[in-house]
Amino acid sequence: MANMVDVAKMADVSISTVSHVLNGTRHVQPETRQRVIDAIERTGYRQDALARALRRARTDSIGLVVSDAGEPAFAEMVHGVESAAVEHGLTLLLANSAEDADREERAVETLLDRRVDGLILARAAGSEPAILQSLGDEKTPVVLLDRLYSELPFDQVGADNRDSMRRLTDHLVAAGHRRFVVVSGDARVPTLQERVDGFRDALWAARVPYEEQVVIDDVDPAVARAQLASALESGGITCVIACSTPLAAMALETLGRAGLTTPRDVAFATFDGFAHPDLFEPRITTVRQPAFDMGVAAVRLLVERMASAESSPRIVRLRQTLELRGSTEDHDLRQVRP
Amino acid sequence: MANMVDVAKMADVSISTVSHVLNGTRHVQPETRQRVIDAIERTGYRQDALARALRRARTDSIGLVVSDAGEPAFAEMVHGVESAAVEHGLTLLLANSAEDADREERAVETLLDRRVDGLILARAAGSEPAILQSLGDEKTPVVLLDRLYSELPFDQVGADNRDSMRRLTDHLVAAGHRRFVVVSGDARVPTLQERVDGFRDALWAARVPYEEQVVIDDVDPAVARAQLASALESGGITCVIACSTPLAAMALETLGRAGLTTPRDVAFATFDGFAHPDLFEPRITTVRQPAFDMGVAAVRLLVERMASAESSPRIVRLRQTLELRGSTEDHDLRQVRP
DNA sequence: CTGTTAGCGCGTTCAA
DNA sequence: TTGAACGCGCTAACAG
Repeated sequence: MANMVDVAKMADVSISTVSHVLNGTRHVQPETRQRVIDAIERTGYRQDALARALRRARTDSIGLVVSDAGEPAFAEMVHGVESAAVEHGLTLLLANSAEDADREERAVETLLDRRVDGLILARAAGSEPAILQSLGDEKTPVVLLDRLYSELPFDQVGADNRDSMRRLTDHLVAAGHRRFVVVSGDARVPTLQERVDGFRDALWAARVPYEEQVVIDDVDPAVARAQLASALESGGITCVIACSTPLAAMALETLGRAGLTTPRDVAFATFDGFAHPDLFEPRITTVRQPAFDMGVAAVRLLVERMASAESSPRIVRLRQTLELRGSTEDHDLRQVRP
Repeated sequence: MANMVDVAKMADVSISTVSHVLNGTRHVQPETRQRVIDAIERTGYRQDALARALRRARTDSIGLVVSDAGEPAFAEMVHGVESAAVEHGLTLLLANSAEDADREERAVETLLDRRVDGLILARAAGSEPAILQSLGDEKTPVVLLDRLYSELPFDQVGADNRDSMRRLTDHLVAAGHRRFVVVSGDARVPTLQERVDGFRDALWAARVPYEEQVVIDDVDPAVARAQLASALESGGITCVIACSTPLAAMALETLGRAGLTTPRDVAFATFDGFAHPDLFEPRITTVRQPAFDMGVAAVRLLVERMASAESSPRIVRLRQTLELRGSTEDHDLRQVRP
């Protein structure tokens, strides 16, 4: 591969002139410039991003660590981040922690070693906030995505989970529901915890006793499944809310095995949900994250932070949409009516 | 950030000794070694991947360009590639061409400029094979993913599209279907073309006239939708096959608008399909790609090629699974029976 | 307007 | 068993 020296020789100029032509960083005589351009053409020269980055002390790249690349919501965020990154002339380095704290830490270190100009982080469930502390000491800007830690001094982009859950629950309570199962998933995940909080908010406002509700937050899917099954068996439950797509899938399967149909036997709603929800039955009421836009917003915050390190951290909460569908309608609430 | 000079000073050794300790590239006296390790610890030194890559002329990174990061099948491939990449100690640089030939070309150039050690490419629909020619001249190994060009001398990983479609069609023909609509999508995409070929194979073998079938390959979704609607309207069609998830969504919606139900009025099958197909009605017969494994396989081929440039290119076709479900059963075929 | 030169941080000869 | 010194390819400060 040709390098700048080759080009300089062929154009009979100094290597710095080549550099300046390439980067438009100072004026060069049109004819000289043309000679350089021709030489570049003829040698097939391409700038070496590595050497350039080493010298400039910036790579024009950002790192993204997601906690579960397999989940559709995260896949969409990745998509959004990539899209916004190219828009800003940044290359994306992608890593997946698979909800594993160690892998997350290694991924972050790898990306920092590669000198990414910024880092977007959707943290793994079991990951200690302490790791972030050390990250805060680094000079590399960090944006937290989806899983937020408001008490930490980072730029953050998430969804209005608490409020959305409250809106959803308000609706369900208004429809007459008094006995819920919330399949919340790992309580260490802030996103999920916020959703449970919103649930409590709504019940409190409606004077519905929280103690009579079943909140399943076991980390082990098999255990959660068993708990859901037994809760359904014990009777009285009129509505199930799942806090993520995998949990929704688990819950729907459990309902099926218990011989229960949505919405006839029990109402059902979920966060994140499934693709093309209007094409299939049951049509599931869903609180949907603007996942792509969250990715885009994260990049925007990151780019702004890269431009100016000073300025206090900002937390952006994007609004989720409450998509009401058949799974929370028309079912039989006689058993809970007075 | 501390560098090797700092470490060398603190350990009172030369920088080359530090390097050798770091890389285990030659024997060093245990005590010297320990001094270095301590110094690394105390300075918080981390190897600079950029400088290292520049010097070694390899980056331990690979690039992946997908044609549509928004499609679930590609998201899974990305997941698989990432997973296999870390396994091999490689960092993943991700780019999305969004089915745009220009974007694809720019993405490839960006990644090459960053000196990725290898490139995995799921090509955009409209992308000219010529671009690949110039790629072949580069020394960077390339693996084609999903969208294969068997006539080109690259390692390639795809699915057995033709054979899978043939199996699917065999089944449908055996069930009595004689009039199909195949919504194939962009005929320039090899994957889709292969599927149409498999369809023709099956019909040929079963002596069912291909000319009586409707194959919709218009690139414009709106046009394809209209063509499908009119085909359905004209009557006689008993089965619709979609060749990708977006096309399946479009087709199902069109069926719905036409007042047709699956499988009662018309049988339906698709490639790639939807997540959790057993939780929802209609349960759709699906030919499913091992997308994750395809990503893994692509990395494996790439790594092997990086190790030994010589050896003729290999084409790997992973087997798809034919998931038979209700959408191709129990429907009324009286209209086509003698 | 252009050229010379000193590193960026590291790996790797070549000598000792 | 270790160290000195060169250069990967580039940008930027300085000199002219």
